[in-house]
Amino acid sequence: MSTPKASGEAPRRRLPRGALTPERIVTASLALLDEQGLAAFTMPRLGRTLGADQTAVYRHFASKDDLVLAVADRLLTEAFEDFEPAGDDWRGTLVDVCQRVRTTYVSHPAAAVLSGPRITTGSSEMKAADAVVGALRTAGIPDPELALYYRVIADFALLWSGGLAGFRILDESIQEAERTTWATAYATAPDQFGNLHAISGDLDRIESEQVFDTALELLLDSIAERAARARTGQDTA
Amino acid sequence: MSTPKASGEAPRRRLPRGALTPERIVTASLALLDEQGLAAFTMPRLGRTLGADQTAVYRHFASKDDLVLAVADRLLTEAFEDFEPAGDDWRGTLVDVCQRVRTTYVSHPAAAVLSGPRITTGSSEMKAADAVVGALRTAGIPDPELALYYRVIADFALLWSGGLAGFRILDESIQEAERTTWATAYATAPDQFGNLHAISGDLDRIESEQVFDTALELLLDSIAERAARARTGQDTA
DNA sequence: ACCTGAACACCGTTCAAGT
DNA sequence: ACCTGAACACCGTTCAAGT
Repeated sequence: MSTPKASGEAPRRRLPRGALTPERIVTASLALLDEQGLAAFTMPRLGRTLGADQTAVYRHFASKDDLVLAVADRLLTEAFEDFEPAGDDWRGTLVDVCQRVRTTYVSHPAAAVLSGPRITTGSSEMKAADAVVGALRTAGIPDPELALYYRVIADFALLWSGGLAGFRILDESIQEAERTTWATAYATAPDQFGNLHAISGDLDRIESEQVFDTALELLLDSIAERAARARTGQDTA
Repeated sequence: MSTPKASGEAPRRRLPRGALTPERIVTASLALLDEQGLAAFTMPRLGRTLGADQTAVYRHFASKDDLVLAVADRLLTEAFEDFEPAGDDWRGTLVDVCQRVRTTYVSHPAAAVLSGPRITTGSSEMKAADAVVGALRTAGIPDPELALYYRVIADFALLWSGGLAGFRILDESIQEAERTTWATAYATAPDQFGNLHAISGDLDRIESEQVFDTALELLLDSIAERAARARTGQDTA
């Protein structure tokens, strides 16, 4: 037995060989981000979480940026775990894909903000990406517009969800301050902002998630409409 | 005259009183972000750009985060300079507002990524926000849905533009790597990704800005459709 | 009143040394 | 083969000192 330090710190022993794996490091990173937030995701703290030295992670990832990429990949793996396309229900498939990204990002906002634009089409979510294309084909969207609508759905899911995550990591106080900014502006110049003032009561009751859902419905309504027009041979003009 | 140093550095003099103003600091920050990128935006480098000590900025901003908020505000001020609602053309007004945000964000991608979720409805863009509400009213959208569609347009413009900016600050090489990821995946498991493979040629030709424009058109088509239904007294069911 | 510069507590990363 | 710890070049921020 070693003599305990006066500070009461646990006497850390050298880790056994192979104790650190990329998977464990990514899991610890995600937990750190979820529980402590973006600012806590540093190599020293990650090392402490793992019971290892602050530099031990460099044996498994070339850089912190490399680790961030792995965390981003983990996020999408989690999002599309057990995903299956909903067969003929093309609209259900597209909603499912977008909701999975949204739910995962909002559950891990700090990790989602880091992942941000680092994801377009990695490996984990390829199956979902392929299903989106299949769903649009089932809907009756013809080439080459199909590729464009695929990008609309993919970008919507990733960019909008990333934006929602960004809101989430702001302090509650900051969120509140931003919410009241325009009310102050209206108080000083009521004639300039009459339109906004008229709907202020309604605005307060809207959640960001509801806005996401509404935008998705609007996009899918238009896609369905264009598919119907394509089926009857009409032009878009 | 003072003796020049061997290294050839310009002998910096003490700045005259009032040489630093919040406006000049924000301008220098934006220029630094535009020309050198996100990683170059540090207090030491900002100080050097201003010809001042690295800590001089703290006489005008409480923290770097405070400065970031001011940069974000400047971005939206620039976006809505000379903005005027397009009168009866509600659709034109909404397109103009969204395009202004997109153009500004893509022109200042590093600053846009920093601003990211720090903006909802600040002061500079209140006029545009009010115009969006007015345009939706002109279109014939009734309360209380109007507030919801306002949020759809506002979130679309800010979140999607922020996402585009995020793509822009990635190295070209990384962008290229992400573009080819799925092609590699298809090569190893062609039967799983047949749908994607079929449209790969079309996908390569799509620019992110075009996706933004298309998504906006889809959103506005659906909003117009719902406004028409509301005018004829039909339900959404 | 405003700017300077030493100083502090961090951070990511490298590399020789341990086991 | 993998982990450690000293070390380096940074960073944001504070504060006493200058002018």
